[in-house]
Amino acid sequence: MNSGRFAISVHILTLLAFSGDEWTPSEYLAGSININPVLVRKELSNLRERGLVLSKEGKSGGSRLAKPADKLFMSEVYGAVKQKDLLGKGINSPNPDCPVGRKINDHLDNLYGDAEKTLLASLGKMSLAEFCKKFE
Amino acid sequence: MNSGRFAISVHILTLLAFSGDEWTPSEYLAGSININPVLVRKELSNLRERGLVLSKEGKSGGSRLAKPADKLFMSEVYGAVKQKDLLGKGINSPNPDCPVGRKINDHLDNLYGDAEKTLLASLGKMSLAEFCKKFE
DNA sequence: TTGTACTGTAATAATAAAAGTTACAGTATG
DNA sequence: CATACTGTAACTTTTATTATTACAGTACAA
Repeated sequence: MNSGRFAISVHILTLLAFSGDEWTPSEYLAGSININPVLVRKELSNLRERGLVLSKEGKSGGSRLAKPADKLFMSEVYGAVKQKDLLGKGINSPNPDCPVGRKINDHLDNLYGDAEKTLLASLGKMSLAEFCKKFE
Repeated sequence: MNSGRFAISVHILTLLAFSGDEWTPSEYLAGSININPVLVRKELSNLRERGLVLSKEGKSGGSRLAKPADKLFMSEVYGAVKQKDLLGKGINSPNPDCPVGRKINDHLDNLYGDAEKTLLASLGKMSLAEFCKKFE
């Protein structure tokens, strides 16, 4: 997975959760996270594809949650930002003449798959609403 | 965590497990993984610090497992290569004037900590010996 | 006692990935 | 039609990873 994207997405969603049904502009989000608004918009674009947020263009536009915060789970955020395998890539081009090299990536994939299932189960226990409560 | 290091370490340990009490040179390991021997030696150096392998210098030297493969668990390998947080860094410099920005990193840390505990529990179920059986 | 086959590690270069920036077209509101 | 937004492409900068070179140190074995 990509280093800071999970954190940025959670931060965005937390702010949107606190904004309720207001349309929050990306400049505002960028100000709290302290990163470039374009990065925020890229992340919003990704969250939108995953059905986690809605955006509205034009004046007085912005973004808001696409569903109530108690129906939105950290496992969904993980799924939205995940690109790489949890534990990193496998071996780039293992030696096919070696019995271990030949099969290592398949076995690593299984291991990673199992680990990820466990992780998703753990993240699935925390809703955005619950996460937001911690700020009170 | 660092992208391919977990895979490289598991690959190394698997090869060493198959070599039993032979001292295996890093050139041989590098050949199966198909990476530079210096990288292998760096990884070995790290695994050695963690007490997972032993190395012997000089002619007919090399490395071997520091303990039986059925006493060595994937959670130890994870611990050995882990540098970054599982889900990436927190937010670099969140805005301290925003109630969310001010506390987001603490709350993310907790979330990451819980997720990691779960992951370690999952990886702790797989011993190196068990992993090696898959190659037979 | 010397050549050889290793390890260990520093320094550096090459490559790739992530983050930040600029620029600008498009859209809704008032 | 001016304004305040989004959306996205293109580019630059920064940082992380991977690879390479170089060489000192160690143990074995003839």
